[in-house]
Order: sequence, then structure tokens, then C-alpha cells
Amino acid sequence: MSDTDPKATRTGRPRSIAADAAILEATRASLVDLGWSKLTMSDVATRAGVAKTTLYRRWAGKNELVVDAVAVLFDELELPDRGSLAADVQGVVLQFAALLERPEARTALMAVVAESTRDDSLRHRIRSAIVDRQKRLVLLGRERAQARGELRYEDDASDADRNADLIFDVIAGAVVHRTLVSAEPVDAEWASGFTSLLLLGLAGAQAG
Amino acid sequence: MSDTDPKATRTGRPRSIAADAAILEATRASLVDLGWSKLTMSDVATRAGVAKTTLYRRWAGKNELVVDAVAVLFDELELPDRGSLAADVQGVVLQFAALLERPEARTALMAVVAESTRDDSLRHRIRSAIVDRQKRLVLLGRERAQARGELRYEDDASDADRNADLIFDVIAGAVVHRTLVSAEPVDAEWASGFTSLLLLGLAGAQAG
DNA sequence: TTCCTTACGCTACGACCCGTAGCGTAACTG
DNA sequence: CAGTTACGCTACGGGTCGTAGCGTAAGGAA
Repeated sequence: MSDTDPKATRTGRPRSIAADAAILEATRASLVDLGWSKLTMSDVATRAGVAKTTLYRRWAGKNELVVDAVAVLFDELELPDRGSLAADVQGVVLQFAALLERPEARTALMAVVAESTRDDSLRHRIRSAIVDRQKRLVLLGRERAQARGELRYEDDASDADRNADLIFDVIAGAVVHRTLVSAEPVDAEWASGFTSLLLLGLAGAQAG
Repeated sequence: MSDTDPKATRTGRPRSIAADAAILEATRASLVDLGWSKLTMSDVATRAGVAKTTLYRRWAGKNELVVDAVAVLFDELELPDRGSLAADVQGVVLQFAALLERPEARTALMAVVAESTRDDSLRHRIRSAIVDRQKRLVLLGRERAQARGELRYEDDASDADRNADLIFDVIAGAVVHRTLVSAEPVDAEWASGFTSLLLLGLAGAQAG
């Protein structure tokens, strides 16, 4: 969450955890109302009923604040066992798409990624707060598919890692691109077509 | 380019086309040096040797200006016939990745997309200036693959359209996500793995 | 040429946000 | 109790925004 991580109980007045929650909630509300570019620290402070200085005591700036405010949304993603690899993929695609329908996620995600191209520490923050939390879904889905016999167990560990990263980029990238760049809906039909393509490949999907 | 499109020859002093070029060039230079968030209209005007008011006479704001400044970069993308669908896909992936290596493209692309989530006219501008220019590559690649017999000709026209859009989102999305979100390089090895996945599908790529 | 029209450069302006400093007060610890 | 840290508040210099106003430059039309 905040920048400093007070180890154990320190002396002095403790930070208000209620303020933390109020600030992050206010940040999301401001994202919905104003969007990324018009969101200001002053506005968030006012909404949260907190002094502006308090924000700067906990976050370096707008970028870090928004990452933390949005990160929690991505924890909602789950991967219930739907019985087959195809169903699991389609399920997670629709779930991710639903997340990107939320205006606070839409406007914030790409903006902080854009900022991170010139800010390494922000990039790491995004990775640990958002990206890595999604990647676990890929690993879980693969395990299940392997247990079902739909995918074989990979011999080489580094090959397996590279493959998981690849699949993650393909799934997340396609959904993000469809939603934010092409700006068209990810509905059940699209998810179905995408799943076929991912599982069967270009020629295979055409045949089936 | 600029907002107003003077139909035919009008009376009065004509707009300087040299200024147009200088402004767009200055915008790209400013993107390289300062990045999206720190780029200001004043800075661009100074670099271009132009008054700030001239910028506002031609573009509504930073968003529109940057879209136009970056759009030309995407015209460099080509799709030479490399003899097979796999080679064509791999080629365009590496080409697109090389484009995203350029700092002015990295920092601008995601930023304007983020802004476009709250600005319909900007979204249309991005679509016509950037997105649609890339989509032609997918259509061309499919035609060639069909002529080679690697893909069959689709019966239904709307099916074919949906499929092309899907493939476009998958390719562009994966490359963008790998480059900007995962922040890892798109090298020949990754492009090869991605191409296998796209052509053969999850199970097929594992086998091959 | 002389008018007319539009673009340009320049200056100045109010409005807003940034990020920080300083101060008195509040809360918790030993 | 004293010591330490967080908080709210105010104020500030510095910067950007987008626009208005002015005189001048560069074309077309009479």
C-alpha cells in the first residue's frame, strides 16, 4: 500500500488505516468522475476528507497512488474449474473483460502503463501490484489442463516459464487491445472465437 | 493533419506547411526527451520555432497533436512476402516490436489510448490515423496465405471480417503487452514462439 | 496597385495544479 | 510525564493551461 512499511509497532502516533482506505476509495471515485488526466491530488484529498499533505506523506505522486487504488480490483479475478481448458480460458477472458468495463480500470490501466515506460520504479510497482497477480491464473489453468491430459507436462522448466509468459501476454494483450484500442466489446461470441484460436491455431480454428 | 481542412484554395494567407512539419517533428523530439506526461505545448512551440498560439490554431490540444505526430511512424510498417504465413507473421511481429522500441512511440501510444477511453473523438482519430493503417497488414497477409493454400477462403463475409479483427487484436495486443506491460523484449525467439502458438494453437505448439 | 482576408508572432493574463515548508495539535509509547 | 510520529491547515513560488488582443506578414481579388 503506502510507501513506508513500519516494521512492527513503532513509537509515535500511528498512521490512520481508515485514512488509507478512504484515500484509495476516493481515488477510484475520482477516476470514475474525472478520468486519469483530470484527476488531481487536491481533488482526491478533498473527497477523502484528508489534507493534501497526508497524501504526499504516503505516496510519491499521482502515479503510485492510482496503481495502489486500482490494484485491488485485479484481486477479484478468479479461475474456478469449469471442466475443460477451453471453458477455463473463456471464463477468464470474460472476467477480465468485465473488469475492463469498469471506468476506473479502463482509464487508469493504460495510463499508468504509459507512465511506466519512463519510470522503472513505477513499472516494478505495477508488476508486483497488478501483473503478477494475474499471471497466477495462467499457471493454475495450465496445471489443471495438464492434470486433465489436455496439455502435456513440459520437460524443461525455463521452457515452461517462457511458455506461460507467452500465453499470458497473448490472453491479456488480446483482451486489452480489443477493449481499449479497437474499442469493441468482449462478449461471449468474441471470447469463444478467441478461445478456439488460442487452442487450435489459425488453420485449426478455421477448420473447426 | 490539422483540424480545419481548407477546401480548395481559400482567400487570405495560407497556413505554413513548413510549420506543420516542424511542429510534428518537434513533438516527436519532445516525446523522446520529456515523455508524454512532461511534454507541454509551450515546449513544442519553442522547439518548432513557432508561437504557442499557432499550435492551438491547428490542434485542439496535446492529445490530438501527439496522435498526429506519432501516426506517421506506423506508416513504415510493411508486409513483404516472405514465402509462408509463419514467416509473414514473424516478420510483422518483429517489425511492430521495432516500432515500439522507439521511445516516442512507447510513451505516446498507451497514453493516447488511455485518454481515448474518455474522449470519443480522440478515439476515432486514433482509429483512423493509427489502428486502421495496421489492420491492412492482416488483410494482406490473409490473402497471401489463402493464395498459397495455407488458409481456406471463408464463406461468410462477416465471419471473415470478425476473424480478421480477432487476429489483429491478438497479434497487436500480444506484442504491445509483451513490450509495455511485461516490459520484456520481443526478440526472434519470442516471435517464433508466438507464431507457433498462433498458427498451431496451444496443444499443437506444444507438440511441434 | 490597393483592398480584403486569413495566418502569424508576441505579450499578457487569470485560473489551476504542483509539491513543499512551517506550525500547532492529536495520538500513541515508555 | 516526556518523546515521537501523524495530522490538518495555511501559505508559497513555480509551472502549465488556454485565450484575448494587437500589429504585422502573405496570399487572392478588384
